[in-house]
Amino acid sequence: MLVENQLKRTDHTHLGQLLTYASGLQAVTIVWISRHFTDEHRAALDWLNEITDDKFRFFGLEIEVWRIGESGAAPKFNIVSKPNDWFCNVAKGASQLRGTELTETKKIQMDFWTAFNSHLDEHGALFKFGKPQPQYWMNISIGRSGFAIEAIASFWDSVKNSGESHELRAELYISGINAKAHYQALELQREDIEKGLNRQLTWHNPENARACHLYTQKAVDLNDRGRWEEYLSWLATELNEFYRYFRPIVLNLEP
DNA sequence: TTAAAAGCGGTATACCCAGG
DNA sequence: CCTGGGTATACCGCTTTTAA
Repeated sequence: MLVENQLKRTDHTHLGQLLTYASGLQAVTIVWISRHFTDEHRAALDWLNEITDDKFRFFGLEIEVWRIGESGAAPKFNIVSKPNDWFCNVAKGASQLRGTELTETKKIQMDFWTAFNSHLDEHGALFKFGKPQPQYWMNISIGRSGFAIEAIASFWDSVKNSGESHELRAELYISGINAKAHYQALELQREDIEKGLNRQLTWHNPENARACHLYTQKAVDLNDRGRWEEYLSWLATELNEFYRYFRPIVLNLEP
């Protein structure tokens, strides 16, 4: 990064110096500070930003000196030129920054899915598992839009309807425009499905939501990391079974 | 060009805690 | 003890990216 200071108005000499510095470099951020930018120099910076990729970034800053009350003089910078994607990237950077300030819950969720990923690597799985997110669920694609296998590690126990205990769930998640119809088609085969999967399922079809779920659930304590291995193993087994069993059913289901 | 997968962001709701 | 306002998060669905 190069900062060029100029106390007077911008002139060709300084512009020339900037270009000389920049030439031959693979990437550089150049900040040109001056009391006043002439229109042609501002336009020159705009043009440089336009014709170069995001490895070259040119900023033009006009400096003003402010004094508020009896306080000392403070500089104020006005941006007269910047790279086109600057605000975009700043916004992205800010959101990434926010992302690093995770709450305790989100940290645990992140850790859990990361651990789950390693577990799958070690033991193998039928399905692909996505990038760990700081959230209580993870989607696993099953091969048809509107359907997914969902892994859930939640601080909310949906059976007890309280936050006192936590839960793991393996779900077949049905969403999309035909969700209700698909759900009903599956519900007709309920006995066969529970027999084929060798599990009792919870059939969840809330009236005011478009999506439906069928799942198995296990009450756990996510804060007890000593038992995570057991949890990961349970969840992996359930998800593998769900994937293996439901994939052909879902793919063959009528539209 | 399309469907599927992955990722993103908004919203409703439960929870917590301060103040009456 | 009750209320209500702020906050964390569960949940939902949309948008973007990827792959066939």
